Parts: sequence; C-alpha cells; structure tokens
Amino acid sequence: MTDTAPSRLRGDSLREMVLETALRLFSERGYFNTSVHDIRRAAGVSTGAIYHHFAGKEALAKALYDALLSRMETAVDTACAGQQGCLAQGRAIIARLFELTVEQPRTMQFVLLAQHREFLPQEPPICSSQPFQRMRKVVEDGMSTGEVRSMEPWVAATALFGGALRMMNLQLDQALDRPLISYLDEVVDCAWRAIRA
Amino acid sequence: MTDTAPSRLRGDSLREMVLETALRLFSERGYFNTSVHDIRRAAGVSTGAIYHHFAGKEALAKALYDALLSRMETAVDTACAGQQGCLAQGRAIIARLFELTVEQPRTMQFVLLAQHREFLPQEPPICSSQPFQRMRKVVEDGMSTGEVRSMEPWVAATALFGGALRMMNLQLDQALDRPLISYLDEVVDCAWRAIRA
DNA sequence: GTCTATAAATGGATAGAC
DNA sequence: GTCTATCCATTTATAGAC
Repeated sequence: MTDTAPSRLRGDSLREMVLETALRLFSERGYFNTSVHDIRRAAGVSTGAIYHHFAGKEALAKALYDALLSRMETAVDTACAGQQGCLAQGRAIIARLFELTVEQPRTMQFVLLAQHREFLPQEPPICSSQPFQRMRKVVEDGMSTGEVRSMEPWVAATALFGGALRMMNLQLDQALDRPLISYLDEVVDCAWRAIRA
Repeated sequence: MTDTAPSRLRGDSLREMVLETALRLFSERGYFNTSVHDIRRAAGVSTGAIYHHFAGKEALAKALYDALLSRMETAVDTACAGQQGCLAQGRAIIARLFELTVEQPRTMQFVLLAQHREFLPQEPPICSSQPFQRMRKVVEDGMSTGEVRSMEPWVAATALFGGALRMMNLQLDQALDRPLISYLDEVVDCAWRAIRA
C-alpha cells in the first residue's frame, strides 16, 4: 500500500490487480466471454505484463481458482475451529458460507457455480476439494459420536448442507426477497431435523 | 423412420440429429469448447444445413435448452400427477429426477449445471423455470394442508429438494459408489424429516 | 518488468452452386 | 434443402523496444 494512486502498478500489486479484475469479469460474463484483452483494458495494464505474470489465460484462471478455493477452505476451517459437535460446526460453516456469499458474491459465483472443467480440464470436480471434504467429515464425526443417526455418509452430507447450498444459489441468482443471513436459523433447523439422532 | 441408413439426413430428422449432436458435445466439452464446425462434423451434415435450420449457434443452443427444459417439465408434472400430498409428490419428483439423471445424464448436465446466461444472455435463471416453480408449489401446498410445518417457503423448498439436487450433482460428477436410485429412500426420508409437521 | 505492435489460428457466419 | 468454399472478426500468444 505504498502507492495509493491508481496511476501505474508493478510487480506483485499488478499481479493482484490482474487477478481481481479477472475475477470480476469472469464472474460477470464468464470465462469464455472474457478475452485477455478485456482483462488488460479493465485492469489498466498491458498484454505483456499479463503474460509476464501468467503463462496464459488458462494459467491465470487456475491461479485465481486456487486462491479462491484456498480462501474458502480457510473460511470453513476457521468456522469449525471454535465449535464442538456436528450441529455447532455445521451451523458455523453454513453461517460463514452465507456471509461469504453476501460479502464476496463474485468469489462464490466463480468457485461454486462456474464449470471449471470447461476451462481447466485437469481440475478435479469441486465436490472433491478440501472445503467439501471438510464438510463431509463434520457429518461423519457427528455420526461417530451418535449425534447424527446412522446413515449413508453421502446422504447425510447432502442433507445437512444441500439446502444451504441451494439457498446460496438462489441468493446469487437474486431470487430471494430478504437478506440471506435472515434465513440462517430456519435453514439450520431444517438441516438438523433431517439428520439428528 | 422411413430411412434407417445413416447415409444422409434431411428436413426434420436432420434438425433432430443436429440437436442431439449439439447436446452431446455441449455436455461433454461445454458450449464454448464446441464450434459449429465440430457439430457439423460430428453430425455428418454441412454448415449450410445447420444455418438453414438455426439462425446461429446461440439460437441452436436456445432451441436445445427449450426442448430439454420442456422435457424436464413434463417429467416433473407427470411424476406429480398420480400422487396425493406433499410427501408422495415430492418423492415421485425426486425419484423421476434421479431416473432422468441416470438415463439422460447429458440432458441433466446441460439443464442443471450449465451456466446458460453465459451463452443465452436473455434467459432467466433456472430457478425461475417451470419445473422449479412446480417443485416449490408442491411444498407450499403441503404447508397449506398442514402436512408441512409452517415456515419460509424458500427454505422449505430447498430443504425438500436441496439434498436430492446435490446427490444428482454428485452422480453427474461420478462421485458416488452406488447407483443413484439406491439412495432414494434415505434421501426422501431426510428431506421429509426436515419439513414435516 | 512493462510496453506496443503484430503474428497465427480459430470461429461464427455468408455466398452461391446444385 | 443441402452442399462447398470462403470471408471477416476476434482471440491467444509472441517479438522486440524501452
């Protein structure tokens, strides 16, 4: 933050600006509707600068995806950290995800809704990523302690988080009348009724 | 069906072949990774024939989307038709959607997972489409009759169908070990516990 | 490390014969 | 109604100056 003027960026701050701009454009129009030239212009940098920091458009998207997935992973982990038990942890995760969806809709749009495999062919499906694994683990631990009734792990995980994820989806599609957070209690209540012992 | 030979198509059958081929390629590689030339070649027809039947690539995608959404609408409606009450109707819808996901994965991939607004800018979000409206109505009717406890309609709808939709997602990502249908009873059981009175 | 200018390829769409 | 051949715009990526 040594230079607050929007004049001209260099080094890491330029790299960051490119990533931020790419996220905005990707989430607004989609990856394929955004050209490198669009990013170049919106970020106020040159083509050469972009290709100096990233091997290409795909590598740029990969760097962005990794950064955002890591951010989401941190959010889920820290939400869990202070809580004991499946209900408390599940609620904390959903609450944090709801917050993220409102505060950083572009991030959630890009991480949750975009079809990454269309432009990152090597990428595994999002359901096998760390945050989602963590969420499933919360449910499985709850089953071990008897807090959650015994059932198929996949079904339990989708029952606990499926409704919340759909609500986030609706928020991103601007289908909800009220603020997303205001639905939290009812969403968690439903989810818990579904799987509690 | 007058001509069974794969020799050369014309008229409506050519149009159908183009739509089928486009669905296969769109769902496999995505809309933007599929060129008109790819469709032309895979369908064994000429560029001119495609542009005779469709105003362009986007119009082709729109025709396909409309046809598939209509198919899904029929599926949801007929599944409901024979059933009485929210539980029976909800179960029938989920069962039918599970079947569709297994029998026509490409259809569900394209209808449920693709980000249509990236290539069909005028299209409303999928959550406002007929099948989804129908699903919400089932829940709201259940609330009217007292079968479902009184709660926020959006929350009730996502609680009833959110888990099932996530399971379909997992199936399409090939994350499940067992056949999707085998999870049906447990999925419906969870969903119903979430919202029943 | 950042810039401008340009190369090379691809893609959507059209023209006109049959 | 279907075909082949081709146009033109766009896009990713590179070259080379500063």
